[in-house]
Amino acid sequence: MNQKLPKKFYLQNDVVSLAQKLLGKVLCTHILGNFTSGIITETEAYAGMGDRACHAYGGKKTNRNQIMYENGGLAYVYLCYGLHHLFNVVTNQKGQADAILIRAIIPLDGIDVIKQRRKVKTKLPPYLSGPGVVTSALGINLGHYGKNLRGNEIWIEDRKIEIAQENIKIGPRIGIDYAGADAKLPWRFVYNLKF
DNA sequence: ATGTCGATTTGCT
DNA sequence: GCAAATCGACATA
Repeated sequence: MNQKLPKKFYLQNDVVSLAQKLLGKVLCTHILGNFTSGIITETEAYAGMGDRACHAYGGKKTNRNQIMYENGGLAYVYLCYGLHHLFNVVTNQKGQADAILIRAIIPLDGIDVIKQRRKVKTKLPPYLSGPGVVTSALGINLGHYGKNLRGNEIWIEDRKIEIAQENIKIGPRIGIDYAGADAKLPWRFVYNLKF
């Protein structure tokens, strides 16, 4: 059961198809004694230095994004708009700055903890949408920057959840109008949920 | 050294 | 429907 994704998975070089493969995988965190997890339902691919929407576009390297240049399988957490933590999965080999942004999940384990973190009084929404929401629900923060995704604080499991091709919606990425033509690339993958 | 803007969410008018 | 919140990266001087 509960199989962590192998290192090999993260080292693949096709970040776009990897982003699609992450749909249906389970993102888990074990933080301060609280275990929470959720099925990944929305991802966006950021294709390193060749992608204008990527932080590493043109080979840019800063303290913030340097982790993207490392080997795949690490967590790239960063602060956006000064208040939201966005969680990314670093992929590809060292020297390549590819990453996948996790935008939405369906809560699985630790619902009570998630409710508390999200300050929900009664019922939790069936799924959590929005990159900042995902991190707050799972308790991800800047302390997870650069963490190995096969460690015991944060990792991704393959629970063999089947995703039908026809339930995957593909479209342009969000909030990156500044990226010009690259903003139109169909690199956003949404698992169309219908329960 | 200072100013603008961003891979956004939330709450109020 | 719109504006506030708020920090790091990057451009300008």
